[in-house]
Amino acid sequence: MGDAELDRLFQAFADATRRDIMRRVGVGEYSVSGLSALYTMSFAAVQKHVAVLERASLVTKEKRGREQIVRGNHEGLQKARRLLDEYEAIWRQRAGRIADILAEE
Amino acid sequence: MGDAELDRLFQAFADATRRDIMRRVGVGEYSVSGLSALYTMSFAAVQKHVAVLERASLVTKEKRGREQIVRGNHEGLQKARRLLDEYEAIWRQRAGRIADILAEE
DNA sequence: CTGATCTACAACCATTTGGTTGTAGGGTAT
DNA sequence: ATACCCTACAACCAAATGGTTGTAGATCAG
Repeated sequence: MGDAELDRLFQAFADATRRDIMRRVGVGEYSVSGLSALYTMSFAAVQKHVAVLERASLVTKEKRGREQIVRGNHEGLQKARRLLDEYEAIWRQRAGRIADILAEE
Repeated sequence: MGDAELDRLFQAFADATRRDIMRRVGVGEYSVSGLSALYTMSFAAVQKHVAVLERASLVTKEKRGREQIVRGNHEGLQKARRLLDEYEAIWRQRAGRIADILAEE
């Protein structure tokens, strides 16, 4: 996975409104204006947040009549999780090495 | 975990240089200038990246002589991972409900 | 057809971000 | 003592971010 892709992924998570949107679309079905109704900010602001999530491949939009339905995208989530798992693995390896060193004494 | 805390956490991951630093300090021991030597950018720029990681509690600094040793902080990582796990759980719940609905037919 | 609703997008604004250079202070070594 | 590293921090700059308002195109209801 490219750097730019990961930048977009984590950048997308770095905002409370967007994290909330991710929770919502994980549970139910929301149009952009349906989401917009949940927050005090303008419709356009919510639209931009959805666009950020979309560019990060965390969400897809599907046109239904005049509405645009926002759906969570599992793959995006998994990519982010996999990266953090990788860091965890590095950490555990190191912890293992330290344990080995201590054991040698 | 507060919104601001999560903002800082994911924001910290949203930069390739900082992700690289996280990998490095997971494996070995680096001073700020030791890290700085790895990148083409200025020392001050690397210093700022480390500061961002520090504010996100992903890294700690420890003074040793005139150097400042940068160490990865396991807790920060785990917090980020836990949040993504939460989203995963929401997603799986929903996938389960969909499966249930399909099974009912 | 008309009016209301949903969306897209542009233009604008303030703040933050990622980078630079420069200055200054604390630690080390000769 | 003095010269050399390592770090901290300020000031500055360009670009991105998160928000706004306004305009315009589809689509639906009456």
